[in-house]
Amino acid sequence: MELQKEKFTIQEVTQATGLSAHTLRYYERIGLIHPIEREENTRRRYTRDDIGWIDFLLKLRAIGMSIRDMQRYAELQRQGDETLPERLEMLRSLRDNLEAHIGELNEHLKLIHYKIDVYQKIVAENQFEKA
Amino acid sequence: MELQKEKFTIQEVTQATGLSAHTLRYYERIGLIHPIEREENTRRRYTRDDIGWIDFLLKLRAIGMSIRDMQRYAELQRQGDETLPERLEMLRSLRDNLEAHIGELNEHLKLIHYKIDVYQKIVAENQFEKA
DNA sequence: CCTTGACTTAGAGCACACTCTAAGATGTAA
DNA sequence: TTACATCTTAGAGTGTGCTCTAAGTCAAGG
Repeated sequence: MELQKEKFTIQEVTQATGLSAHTLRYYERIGLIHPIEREENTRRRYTRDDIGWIDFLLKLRAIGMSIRDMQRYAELQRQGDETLPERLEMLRSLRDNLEAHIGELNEHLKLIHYKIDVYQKIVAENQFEKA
Repeated sequence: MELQKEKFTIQEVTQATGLSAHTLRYYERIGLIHPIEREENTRRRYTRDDIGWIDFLLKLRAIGMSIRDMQRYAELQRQGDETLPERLEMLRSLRDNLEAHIGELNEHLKLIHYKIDVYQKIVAENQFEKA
């Protein structure tokens, strides 16, 4: 039953999330992360849930959500279950944008594949002529 | 045989590419676009090829290539065929990064789908209880 | 006890990719 | 010819998302 250590220092959270301590404090300051619980000595102690939330933020960031929209989402989350419909709406529009974006990237990927083929042939021919 | 007008003003290129005139001049200044041919009156006249190149730049930008890397690519392009192997190398690494990136986005998309499902059920249940 | 190092805050600074301004030249329509 | 739009340049300014600094507090190890 190893459930003792359920609180984490800012340093441990940098390890877990890849964010710098500066960035973690910045995210808290601008409301992306709720005010983290402090030890009596004023230092932050993160919970597992906090880390889970930060991981989710990182996913939102990776799919291109702006800080502004993440602030909005975080605010709704803090307001509780009555904001579920609005969050659902945000997630749906996020999904639609993301699907469109992935579609566009796949189109561009095809072009890159095509250009690689063409260049590869030219380079191969030059090799051949030299031989 | 309507092949007369093969040159385009900066305004026409803004229409064709979606870039502003400011941005077109900026791209030329920093070497993303080679120096565009001028009319005797000093004004730029773009060719169809120029527009094709700009479209390609926009695709590189859309898949997340930095200005710095695009400058490098443009420089190689201007140096001619002997830089083909290096450009090929850039395209290959671009392809690998892009495929990895699309993979990651698809993972995140799954999570969004999952969250939408969960939220949808909760919202539906609340509807039901009200009724 | 003292040094070292991690923590705190508010706010300044930075990299990126534009985006706009100022001041002046030139082209086009009435 | 006058008025107005559009072009030119060099360089300043902007928004985003961090990233770092300064000045100070606190706590543990030697």
